[in-house]
Amino acid sequence: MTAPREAILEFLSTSSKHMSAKEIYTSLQKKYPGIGLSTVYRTLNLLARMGIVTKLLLGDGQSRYEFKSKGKSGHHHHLICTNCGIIIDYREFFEEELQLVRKTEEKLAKKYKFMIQDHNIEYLGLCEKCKLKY
Amino acid sequence: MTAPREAILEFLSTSSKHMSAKEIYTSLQKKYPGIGLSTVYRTLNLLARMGIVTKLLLGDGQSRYEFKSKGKSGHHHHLICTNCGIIIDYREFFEEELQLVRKTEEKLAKKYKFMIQDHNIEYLGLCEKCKLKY
DNA sequence: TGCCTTATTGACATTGATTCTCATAATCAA
DNA sequence: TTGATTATGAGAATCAATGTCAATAAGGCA
Repeated sequence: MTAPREAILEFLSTSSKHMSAKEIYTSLQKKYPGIGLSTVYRTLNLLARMGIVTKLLLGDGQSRYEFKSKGKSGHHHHLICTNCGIIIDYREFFEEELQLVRKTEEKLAKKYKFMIQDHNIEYLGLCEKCKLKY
Repeated sequence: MTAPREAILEFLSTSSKHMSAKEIYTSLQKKYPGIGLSTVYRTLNLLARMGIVTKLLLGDGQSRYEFKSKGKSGHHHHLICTNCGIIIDYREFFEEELQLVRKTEEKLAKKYKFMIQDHNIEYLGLCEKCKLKY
């Protein structure tokens, strides 16, 4: 664990959600000037491979990252507005989801000899504001 | 409906799955020489906005597209290998999924005043071959 | 049918996120 | 420390995707 890595991890674990690499880079310049954009990308990929952060592909042309907090209270998925790109986290239906996911994982792991490590659920649509325009 | 648009739609509806824009462009050159890459991108975005094709973000640096076939038999989601990128379609648990999705949509649409139009579920992990290497 | 307005196309340039390169600097075990 | 290994930062390079624009096609209407 080096200084830049700690800075990035600390920033992600305390900041608001869904930050792009550029946003993280810019935000860190204030507190840790001199940190390079390459390092930000490298570290984010490293943390994602380690399962410490989640890399989100939300369709706005850049990857976004969020700290993966443990346990039921941290577990969530996303509503994504296809018009303006706003992201809403929701935490409902944890138990029902878990039930389906467990069942699915068990069956699919066997059938396809696939080792499932993670899952994503997302809902696409129009947010309150964008609904009015269409 | 113009000729290039029909060519792209026809190609997508009959081809195998998960094609990138470049792959579609290259494949079409044989049958419809002269078609432009911009037109491929424009048409794919158009078809995606119309809900005729699905735009997939699978983490390999490019968007992939698949024809959205109607009904229970066409409905599926994906297992994605985070090492080699292979994509497996699965069609299991349609009813269980539908039940959860309906419940979720109803609650979230109200709570967040969000108009849900579509949903994705994906499982990430290691495929049979890549499992052995790690 | 012919005319006119509007939308689409294809070639090319441009953008912009991400990765690569490489010389320098930091890390860590012995 | 010391030497080998790994990480860093600056800039260049890559490459998917979009923008530009003149030429072409489509479709409505008299």
